[in-house]
Order: sequence, then C-alpha cells, then structure tokens
Amino acid sequence: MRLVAPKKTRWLTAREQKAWRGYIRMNAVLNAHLERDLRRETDLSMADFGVLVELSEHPSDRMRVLELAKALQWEKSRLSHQLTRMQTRGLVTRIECEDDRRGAWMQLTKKGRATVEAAAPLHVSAVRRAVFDVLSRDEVDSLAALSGRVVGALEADAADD
Amino acid sequence: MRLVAPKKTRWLTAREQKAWRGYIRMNAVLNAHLERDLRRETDLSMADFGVLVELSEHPSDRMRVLELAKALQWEKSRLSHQLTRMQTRGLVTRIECEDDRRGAWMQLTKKGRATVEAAAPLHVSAVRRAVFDVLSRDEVDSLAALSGRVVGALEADAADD
DNA sequence: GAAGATTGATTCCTCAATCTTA
DNA sequence: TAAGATTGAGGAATCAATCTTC
Repeated sequence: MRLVAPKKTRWLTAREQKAWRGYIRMNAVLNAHLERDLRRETDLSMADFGVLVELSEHPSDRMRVLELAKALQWEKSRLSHQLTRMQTRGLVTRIECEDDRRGAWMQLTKKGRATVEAAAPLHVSAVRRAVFDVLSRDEVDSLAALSGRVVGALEADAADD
Repeated sequence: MRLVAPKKTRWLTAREQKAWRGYIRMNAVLNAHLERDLRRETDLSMADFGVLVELSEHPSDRMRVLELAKALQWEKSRLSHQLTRMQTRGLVTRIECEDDRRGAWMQLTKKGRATVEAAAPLHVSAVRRAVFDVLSRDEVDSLAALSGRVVGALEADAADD
C-alpha cells in the first residue's frame, strides 16, 4: 500500500513556458543556421569544427581521446567514429601513447590546423551576427550566468553516483 | 585588384566568449541529460516527444505535415521519415486530405495520446529540476527575452531572400 | 575486473531525386 | 511549374559488445 500520495506534477508557469519554448526554438534555429553556414563556407560540420578547435587549443595540438570526449561532452564511441572519419580526411592523426599503451593521442595535422584557422574567422562572424550583434550587454552576461548555473547543477547531480 | 582591405575579424570579447562557451556547453549537457532521462522513463526520444506534444496541442490532435515541420523547425524529409517510424509503432496515423489531395493530415492515435500524457509529467519534472529550480526569476525572463531576439533576427534575415 | 578505446549493428538525419496533384 | 509530401542512398549518432592493457 502506498504511504504517500503520488506527487502532483508541478507544470511550468506561463513565464517558464515562454522561456523554455524560446530556448528550444533558439536552439533549433541557431543550430540549423550555423551548421548550414559553416558547411557552405568551409566543408566542415559543427562536429568537425568542435573537434578541431578543441585540439588546436591544447599544447602541441594534441589531446587524449577521453579528455577530448569529456571536453566535448560526447560519448566515446561517437568520438571514435568521428575521429576515424577525420583521419581519413587527413585532419587528425592517431599517435600511440608511451606511458599508457591502452590509450592514444589525437594530433592535429598541418592540414587540420590550416583548416581550423581558415574556418574560425568565418564561424566567429556568423556567431557574432546571429547572436552578439543582437543581444545587449546584460543579456550576454545573463546568458553566461544562467548557462553556468544549469551546467553546474547538472554536473553536481551527476557526481552523486 | 581589391578596392577594400579584407575585413579584419572581430573576435569575441572575453565576456562574449564566456557566454558562448557556456551556451554551447549547456546545450550539450542539457540535451544529453533530458534525452537519457526521457528514454529511460518512457521509451521515447526527444524527437518522438516533440512530435507528440505538437500534435496533442492542436484541434482534434491532428496537423498537416508541412505545418508540423514548420512548428518543429525540421526538414520535411526528416519529419517524413520520423512519421513513418512512429506510424509503425502505432503512435500516429496518416489521413488523406479531402480538399488538397497532395497533402496529408497526421493524426495522433489513442496510444499516441496516452503515451504523451504519460510522458509529459515526467519530462516536465526533469526540465524543472534541471533548469527552473536552478534559475532565478530574472534569469528565466532573460532567457525568454534573449531567445526571442535571436530567433527574431534570424527569421527576419531569412525573410530577405 | 576496470580503464581506454574501437567496432558493428541499428537508428536517425540529410541531400537529392521523385511522385502526385494544384 | 510549383506545392505537398515520400523515398533511397549515404553520413552521422547510439547502444551493446569487444579488444587490449592496467
């Protein structure tokens, strides 16, 4: 026998719904826009670009696979498939890891670095036009703050396992 | 011969970078979390759920395919494939359109309605816990406002074609 | 057995081509 | 010819299973 009543659903208030639907829609529209733009200008997907940027910001243009997966918040198998494809395109190479022979380093190639350096300004411009030219200073700060809070809470939860 | 110097890239300022990276990460983390949660609890993907919700909010639980595509901001072929799968699972049915024989209505089945009604409270709770329990009133309003602005600008641009 | 990573099957998304009716 | 919609092929993402080294 149940000792407590089933918890009644707390639906979203009108203002919460407005925020949530807005966020969902911004996501869909913005992603689609940036993806198309990047593909048109550079022959890279956002996924490709994300990997390249991450690598390019690390010492010697290289990272351990798992480290990269964590940075991108990707499943490791997704990353593995992605890296295989990028390898055949000559954007990255796999390097054996000396001290831990299970693991591997992913290294940006010359072509990979040239590609990301060519793509970055174009992508930044697209982001600027779509987002930062449109938002006020306060809105920008608020976006940073609220993103940090949501991510922080979720990661704190995930730590309780 | 070029008459103007190549436009120098206006990189993101520190605060803009913070906001942008935060947003990207929130996206990744939040999507992954909500997707997993919904799948675990209901055997529905976010894509499935989105379609069901949209239909359930329209008169007679039905919509024209293109109308649905626009509401979800999806490519029509993606939607078509998705609907085919959902049809085989018995969540929706296709109904011929009387006045325009090219088109079709998508109709929520009984099972579809039951499914979305069971899933909705669970999903809302997940969203509330991850987002709205964490944000202040001002942040919620700001999220709504900034989303609206970004979407508005992008759609205004798209109209210039 | 667990950690680091890959593979294969399946599902899902995108692009271009197609089909039918307006 | 265009609008509403589907199809098929190929590329990308997920899940479970696997392989190797710790």
